[in-house]
Amino acid sequence: MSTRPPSMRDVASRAGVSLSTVSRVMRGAPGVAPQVRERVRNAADELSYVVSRNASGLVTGRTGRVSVVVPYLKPWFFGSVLAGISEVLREADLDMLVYQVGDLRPQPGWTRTLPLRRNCDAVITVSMDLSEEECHRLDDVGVPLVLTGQRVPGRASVFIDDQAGAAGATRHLLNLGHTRIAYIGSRGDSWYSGSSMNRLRGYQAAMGKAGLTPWSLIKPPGHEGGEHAMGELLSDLDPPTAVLAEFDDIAMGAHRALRRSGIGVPEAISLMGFDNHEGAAILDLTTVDQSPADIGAAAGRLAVEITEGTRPRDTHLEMPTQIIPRQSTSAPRSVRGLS
Amino acid sequence: MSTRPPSMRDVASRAGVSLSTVSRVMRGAPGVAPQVRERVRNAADELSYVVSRNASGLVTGRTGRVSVVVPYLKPWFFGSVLAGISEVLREADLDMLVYQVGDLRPQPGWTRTLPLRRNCDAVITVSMDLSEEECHRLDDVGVPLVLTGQRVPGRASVFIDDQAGAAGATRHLLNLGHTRIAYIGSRGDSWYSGSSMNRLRGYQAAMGKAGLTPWSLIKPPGHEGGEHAMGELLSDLDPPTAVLAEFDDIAMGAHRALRRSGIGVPEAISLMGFDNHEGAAILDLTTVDQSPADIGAAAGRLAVEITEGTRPRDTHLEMPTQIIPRQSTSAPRSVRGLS
DNA sequence: CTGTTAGCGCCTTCAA
DNA sequence: TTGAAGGCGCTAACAG
Repeated sequence: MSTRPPSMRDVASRAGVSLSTVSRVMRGAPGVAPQVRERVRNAADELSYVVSRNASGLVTGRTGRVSVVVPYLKPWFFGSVLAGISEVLREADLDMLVYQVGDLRPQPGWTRTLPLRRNCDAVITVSMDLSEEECHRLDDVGVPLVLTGQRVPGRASVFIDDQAGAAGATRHLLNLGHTRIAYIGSRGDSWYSGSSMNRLRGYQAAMGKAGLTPWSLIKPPGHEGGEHAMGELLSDLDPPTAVLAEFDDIAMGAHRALRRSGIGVPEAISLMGFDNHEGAAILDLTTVDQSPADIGAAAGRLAVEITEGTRPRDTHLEMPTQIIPRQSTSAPRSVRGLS
Repeated sequence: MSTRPPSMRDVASRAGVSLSTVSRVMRGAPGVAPQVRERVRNAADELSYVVSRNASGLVTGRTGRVSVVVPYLKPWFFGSVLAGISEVLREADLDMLVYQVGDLRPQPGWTRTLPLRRNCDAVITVSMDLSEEECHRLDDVGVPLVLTGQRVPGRASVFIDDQAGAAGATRHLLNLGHTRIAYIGSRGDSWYSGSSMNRLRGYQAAMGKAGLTPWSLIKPPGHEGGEHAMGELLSDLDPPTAVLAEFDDIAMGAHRALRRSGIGVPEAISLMGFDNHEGAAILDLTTVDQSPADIGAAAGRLAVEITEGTRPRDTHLEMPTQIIPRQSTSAPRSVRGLS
């Protein structure tokens, strides 16, 4: 059972050539006669031999692996990002290591618990909202770093303009004729994430420019937060006619509260999310699309270029967002009556 | 920039000991004086040295890595399974390689394109529905295999009893008083997946036992399928009073069709899914829970045990399923009227 | 308890 | 175009 798998030596003797020749063939290096090349290929196939990345990496100093660090693996968003990264890496013949650090994040030394050094050629962080210090710690492992979900000057990073996206969403509601537009945002236990802050700012800015007073509720993340917030809004003396949620999960919770209260969407209240969660399509929820797979692919490409030594010309990639209009938003009743 | 990272030699000379001693300390091997151990630890810390898995693996024959093979990365299900696997592997100090093979699956030799051999200690497949032949091909790479999402006699595998789950779901609807219960299933381009088949069978069996005629529609997977199927059902002369979907995505599509048609759930039609998708909670959809994270954790544990040489006592793990009653199912109107 | 030695499988010189 | 020799960083025997 546990007999050692075939090594290059086995292939060499089977093909009747030397180790170096097999090595050259397997790497696709030039300087081997076509016939010999063929013979070696066959021998390798028959033994179903593959090169040990371990051993080759030992010599070349490259591991052929890229680490992806995510806070959590369950939310749909991360799966999509990983899918994008995965495809790019496969094409570049790199393997993808995945580390979920969510629970150990609070520990100050979490970066050291990852066996990154010497075990991968690059690190991609996904929406980790890294502090300056954390970035430095990761730098210390001596592996190139690509960030996603946050914009950090001077570092390879892929991100969206959350502020512009939220402002655009707000304008969409303004354009429909709404003036009483509430915003439901989120805050973790101890801090705002950068993207939370930026989306809130975008909403506030758009409202301000329209001469309206922002009206925002901040809740713990998740759809429960949306549900509670919507409850509060519905108990207001003069409830909003439109609600923008920081992300779709929140919007979906709000949607549930409305459904349970028998309040029509968008007849009574327009509802808009952010992210284009797959559930948003099912709820016919108007939202802002950021395509995570594209973000992943872009980050993957950066990582590949960096590991291959070709300095990418632009290491700062701002990805576009796009409003997806669906049936959860419409003009407010008053305006509709007039038109 | 690209100066070689510190090696064991650097640590050894800094601590004033030999390579073996450093090795022993780093591995936690016994036989080192506490003082010396401490001294080595410090030296390693100061250099922020970590052992190269590459090099140690070359000697031990173990890589410290487990490969996880998934068809796709985007669907929520796989993220949850990965989360479960990830935690278990981290505790065992193993790294997780992830391969998404969806698109290249049709090619007969896809198993060979994965650089599995010599690059990991075990392979976990997630809902890959492997054929006997594919299993053999993977065996050929000489790495222990753990399957999830399918029951294969004689192989380490983690699975749920789809048939029993679907039968239970059907009985739930029967118990509520429904008799006209339709089933919406899915089929890929060319074949049923094993779990699709089993769920359909479970439904059919439960209906048969109740003396009722099964009524099933088979569509392409995804929520569109559910939407179309529901359209068909609604255009029937005598529509069903309850619908069971093979999985939540389908149910969510059906739910959307009902919502758009203004048909009350569960007032007019009860709707039930399978999987406990997070969207199911938002739609208040009654469903059958299979907890993917637990499946992943169980598979991860099997993989760890196998790589560590401890033959697990049971390599065949059937995970429980559980009905989650929510507001999308109730007694049919006729029965309700009587009670 | 500690150090020395000989590889693990491969790539990279260099020589033929 | 091919082969032989040396070493990548580490562990596993052994010897002290």
